[in-house]
Amino acid sequence: MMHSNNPTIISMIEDMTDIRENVSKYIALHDEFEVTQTFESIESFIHHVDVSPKFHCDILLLDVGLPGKSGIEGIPDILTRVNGVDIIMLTTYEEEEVILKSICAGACSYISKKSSLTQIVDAVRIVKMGGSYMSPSIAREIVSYLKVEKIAKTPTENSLTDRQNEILRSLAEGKTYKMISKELFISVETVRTHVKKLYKHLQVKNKAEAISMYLQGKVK
Amino acid sequence: MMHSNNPTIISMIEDMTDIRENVSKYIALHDEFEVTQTFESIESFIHHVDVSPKFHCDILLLDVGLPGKSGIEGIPDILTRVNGVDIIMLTTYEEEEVILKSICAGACSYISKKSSLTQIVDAVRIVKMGGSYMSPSIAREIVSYLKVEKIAKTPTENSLTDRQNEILRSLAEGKTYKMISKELFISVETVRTHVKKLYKHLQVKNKAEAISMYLQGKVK
DNA sequence: TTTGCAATCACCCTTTCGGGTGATTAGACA
DNA sequence: TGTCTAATCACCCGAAAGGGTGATTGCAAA
Repeated sequence: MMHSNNPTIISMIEDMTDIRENVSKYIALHDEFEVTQTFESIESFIHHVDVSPKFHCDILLLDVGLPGKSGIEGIPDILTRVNGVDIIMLTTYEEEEVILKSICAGACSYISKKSSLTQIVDAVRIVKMGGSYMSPSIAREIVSYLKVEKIAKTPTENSLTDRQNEILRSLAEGKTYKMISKELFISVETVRTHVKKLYKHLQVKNKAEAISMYLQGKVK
Repeated sequence: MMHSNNPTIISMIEDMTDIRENVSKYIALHDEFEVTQTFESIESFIHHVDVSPKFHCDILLLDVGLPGKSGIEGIPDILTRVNGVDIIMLTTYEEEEVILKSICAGACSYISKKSSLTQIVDAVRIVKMGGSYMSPSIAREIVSYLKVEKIAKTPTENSLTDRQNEILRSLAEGKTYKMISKELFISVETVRTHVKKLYKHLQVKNKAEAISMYLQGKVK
């Protein structure tokens, strides 16, 4: 309607008036973007969305330190209401923990308010293209997080043999002993033997506990 | 010994001779780095480390597509042997799945072999400073991964009733129907009924699959 | 008010698990 | 060479799980 090739609709929740207006106006200078509306709190945003069924935005710039409900707390509410929105967090400092929480909550990127306006637009562009802006230190933070999640090396020396691991993996996929025996070309009895042994190694007494350990990365 | 302020020790595992030599020689041109030794396979690296107790490196450049044991498969072996090493994966293409797996396995960064030598050195420097080099597309990939892990919003509307959730949680803890029935002061038959219904909601056919969905955050 | 559904319980029957015991073979290691 | 262990297989037996059908109660929404 306004632009020939659908501009990306941007919205913003930020309580500091000057930042809200400066950033939104600067972004609006670019033809590829259209800043429809800005808000000063999660509550006012949510209210507006709830009374405007047709509301939509592609990218939402969201301040972390909002009065009332914080930006992070608001993410779930926003995601359930605005379909397909990409959230970029606006941070005052590069607070690593906050950013990690935001990302886990569903934000897809973040940018410091101290960044230049051109940098902010660059970040928005990256998100528009399906990417995610991330500084080296935050990237490392996230990488470490994934590592801790998955590995947790030799905590209680829960290492299984290759065969036992293979079978445990299959158990976690919901396969019965019979199915596993056919896949591995061995007898059901053999599968049972492996299962019994791996239960002893893991000090569990049934499939459910073994799968829980496996999926929580507490094995091998 | 060679440098006044401890150069960062770099090592490398790469089967392509030209890449191995070009990259290592270029890195070695910088005083801040010292490339001690390079290898052409995980096996030769592991062997060398095992027979040289004093071996150490700060940063290891690791090729993903190695003959024999792949780079990703080798990560756990490397991490258990070389204390505090930071692994940078060398990829031919920016294969998102591979990179994600590498990071979960314990790599802290990656860089395309097609990058310029200066870019590679930049990436190494970022890692040396405790950061992690990450392209926007990979960053987004990782962000999505974290999101799916934790949230998994209404993808197929896998929401259970409170009672069903309560029982599913108990199943994941390895409890039998009998135990659950006693804890909740209901009949075993009732527990069975709830289990049957939640299986249908989750479209699974046994405890193992239900627990897997639950632990992977794909429920509720 | 009727319809819908969550929660409760029961009975039938088959399959799957889990524990125990014991045996063979092949490779690793001392 | 003897020992050890992983991997393979077998049989017994009771407990647990899973599928189906059917029933009652009570609450909430249409």
